Amino acid sequence: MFLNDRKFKILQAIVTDYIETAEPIGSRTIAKKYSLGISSATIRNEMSDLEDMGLIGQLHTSSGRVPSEKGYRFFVDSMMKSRALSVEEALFLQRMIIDNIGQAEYMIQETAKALSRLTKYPAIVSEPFLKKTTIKHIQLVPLDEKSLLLVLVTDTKTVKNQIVNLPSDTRSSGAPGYKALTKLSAVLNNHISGKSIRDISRDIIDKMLAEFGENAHVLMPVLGIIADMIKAEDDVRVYTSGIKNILAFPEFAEKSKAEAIFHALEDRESLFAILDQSKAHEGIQVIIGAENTLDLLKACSLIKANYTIDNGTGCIALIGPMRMDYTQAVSVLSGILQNMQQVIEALGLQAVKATT
Amino acid sequence: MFLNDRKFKILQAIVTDYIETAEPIGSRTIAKKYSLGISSATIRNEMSDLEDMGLIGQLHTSSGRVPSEKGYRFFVDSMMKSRALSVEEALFLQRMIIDNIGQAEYMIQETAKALSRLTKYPAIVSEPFLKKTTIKHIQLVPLDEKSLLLVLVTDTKTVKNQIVNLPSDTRSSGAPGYKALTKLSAVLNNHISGKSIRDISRDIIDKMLAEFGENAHVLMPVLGIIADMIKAEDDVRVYTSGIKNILAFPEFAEKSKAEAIFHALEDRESLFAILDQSKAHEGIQVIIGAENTLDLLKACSLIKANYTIDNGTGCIALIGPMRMDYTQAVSVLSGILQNMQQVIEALGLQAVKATT
DNA sequence: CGTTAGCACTCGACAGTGATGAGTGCTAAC
DNA sequence: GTTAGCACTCATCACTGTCGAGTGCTAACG
Repeated sequence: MFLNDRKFKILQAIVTDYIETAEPIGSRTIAKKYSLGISSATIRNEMSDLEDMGLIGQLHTSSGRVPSEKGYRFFVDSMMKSRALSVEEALFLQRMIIDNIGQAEYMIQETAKALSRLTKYPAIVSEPFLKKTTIKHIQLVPLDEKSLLLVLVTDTKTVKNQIVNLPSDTRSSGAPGYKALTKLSAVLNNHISGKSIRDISRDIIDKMLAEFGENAHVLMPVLGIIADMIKAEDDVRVYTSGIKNILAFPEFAEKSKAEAIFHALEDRESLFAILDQSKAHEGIQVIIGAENTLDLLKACSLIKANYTIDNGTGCIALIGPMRMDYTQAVSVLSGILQNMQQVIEALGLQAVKATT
Repeated sequence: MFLNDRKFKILQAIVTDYIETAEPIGSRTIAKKYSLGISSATIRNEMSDLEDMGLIGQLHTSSGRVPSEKGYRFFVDSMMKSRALSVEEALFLQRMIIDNIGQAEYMIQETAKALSRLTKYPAIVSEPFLKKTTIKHIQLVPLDEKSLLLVLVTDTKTVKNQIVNLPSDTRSSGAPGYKALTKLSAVLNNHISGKSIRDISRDIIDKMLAEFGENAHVLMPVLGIIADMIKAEDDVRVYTSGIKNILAFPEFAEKSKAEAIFHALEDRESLFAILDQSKAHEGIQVIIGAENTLDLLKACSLIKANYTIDNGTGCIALIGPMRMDYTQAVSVLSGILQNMQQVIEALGLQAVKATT
C-alpha cells in the first residue's frame, strides 16, 4: 500500500491523536492542531480517500474518523518511529537490574511489575517453558526429629525447597542426624545429579537404598517429593501486574468489559491461551484486534516477545486497547528484554535472544 | 438498645433484604415478602420509629428504607446468627489443608485465595509480624566455581535461599568444593544458629574467620546475604486475592470508586494501614463504615481477625461494601482460622489463637 | 485541475417535559 | 392498636427540541 505524503501525514495525525484522546477526530481539528498548510475541506477529501482504502472509519455519518485495524497495522508497520527510553525509564530499569542479580524467579516477577509500571498497561510474563528440568544438586538439611528439609537446585538455577515429614510408622527410627544427612546428600548427588526425573531407574533406586543403609526409610519420601518438585517446576507459572490499569481506559468503562478482562487475566488457562499465539515468532510482535485468535481479545491489542533461557522459552507481553501507545510499549518492551539479558548473563545462564 | 419483637423482625428484614438486593426496601415489599401478619401501614409506623432511633434511613423522601451504620452494627451485634459452613465450603477447606501441609509461606497465600473464592469479597492476609527472626539452620550448597547457594531456615520454618556470587577479586581462589562447604556450614551453624542477626558480634565473626581458614573470603559475602535475608524476613508481606470481585458490587459501579479501592489494595502501605486498625483485638472483628480510621474505607466494611504463630501475629481480613453478607463472611473467616490452626499444628508451630 | 468556501444534512449530547410508579406520612374509620 | 385511603414526593424513563461538531457535495477561485 502506498500513500502520498499528505495522506501519510493525515493518517499519522489521526492515529496519534486517537491514541492520545480516544475521541474521533474531525477534519477541522486536524487543520487546526497539525499545521499541514491545507484547509479542512481538503483534509475531508483526503480522509474520504483514506476511508475508501479501509485505513480509517467512522462510527456514524458525521462523526469524526477513527483508525481501523488496518490503519493501526499500517501505523505499526510503516509509521512508527522507534523511540529511545527516557531518562526515567532507563534509570528505573538500571535499578531493577541491580536488585535482581539474585535469582531468576524473582527477576520474572519484577519484570512484570516494571513493564506495567512503565507503560500503564497490564503486563503478563511467563516463566520459561522447559522441556526437561534436570537435577543439579540436592541437599538434605536437618530440622527436627520428625522432619527434614529438602533443597533442590535445577539446571536453570531455580532453587526449591520443601519440608519432608517422615512417615509416622518409621518415626521410631527418627530422622538422621546432621552428619548422616550430609552423607545421604552425597549419595543422592552421586546418583541422580544431572539426571531428569525420568532417568531415575529402579536400578539406581536400589543402589541408593543399599548405600542409605539404616536410613533407607528416608529415601522414598525424599524421592517422592523430588518428583513433585520437578513436576511443579515443569508447570510453568505466569505472573501478571497492573491489571487495574485497564480501568483507566474509556474503552473498558463498561463494567462487563472490564470484568471480562479481569477474569481473563486472573485465570491461568486463558493467560496461556493469550501467550500461546504465534509461539515461534522472533522478536517483538504486535497483534492488533481481530488478529488475535482469542475472541476475548478481539477488541484489544497485544504486544509480545518470546525470550529464551538455556533450554526453555518464555513469553513477555503487554495488553491494551487497540488504541494503545505502540511506540512507547514497543520501546519499553525492548528495553526490558535487554535488561533480562543482563540479569541472565549475571546469573550465568545463556543469553536471551532479543531481536528488535 | 431494646427493640420489641416486631421492630426487631422488621429491622432484620430490611438489613437482610438490602444485603441481598442493594435496593432500598419499602413497607409494602416487607409486608408481601416477609409474612409478619401485619399490613404495610403498620410497618410504615414501625419504620418511622426505627428511623427516629437512627437504625435506618432513606435517601430522599418517598424512597424505601436503607440500614444505617448503626443499623448494621445492631444487626452484627444482636441479630446475626452464626452459620455452619456449607458442605461445599467445608470440602473446599478440607482439600486446602491437605495441599498446604508443606510450608507456612504457601499456606498464607492459599488462605487469601480461599477466602476470596468462598466469599466473593476481596481478601487480605498478612504474614505474621515477627519481632525477631532467629536463624535455625544454615547450609551452603556448591553451584559452580564462582557462586554458591545459601539456604537459610528461620525459627518459623520459613526457608529462604539465595545465590552468593563471590567477589571477582577473590575469584582466583575460587569457590570452596563440596566437602569444604559442608565444613563451613557446620562452622556457621555452631556459631550463629539460634541467634538473631543482632546477636552476631564482632567477636563471633572473628572466631568464624579463623575457623574458615583459607576460605575466609567467603564469610563476609555470606553474612551480608544472611543479614539481607533476615531483614527481608522481618519485612512482613501481604497478599491479596479476588480484588476484581469488587466490580460486582453496584456501590463501586462508579469507576472512580472502584479505582480507589484497587489502588488501596495494590499498595503495600495502605494495606498495612487497613490491617493495623485495632491490632490488639481478639477474635473476629467487624468494622463498619465510618468506624474505619481510614477515610478511604469509610464507605466499606472490614471483617478481620488476628492470628498468632509462635512469636508473631498476622492478620486476615475481608473487605466489602457496608452491605456485606456479614453472616457468611464471619462464618467463612472463622472456618479458615480453624483451618490455619490445623496446618500450623501439622507444621509443628504453636497453634493459632482463634476465638469466635 | 487542485483547492477552498459555503451550505445542507446527519447525528450524538444535552436539557427540559410529562407520565408512571414506588414509597411515605397523615387521617379517619374499624 | 391496626388498617384503608388519599395526597404528596421523588426517581426513572421515554420523548422532544436545540445545539454543535462533523461530513459530503457543489460551485467558484487561482
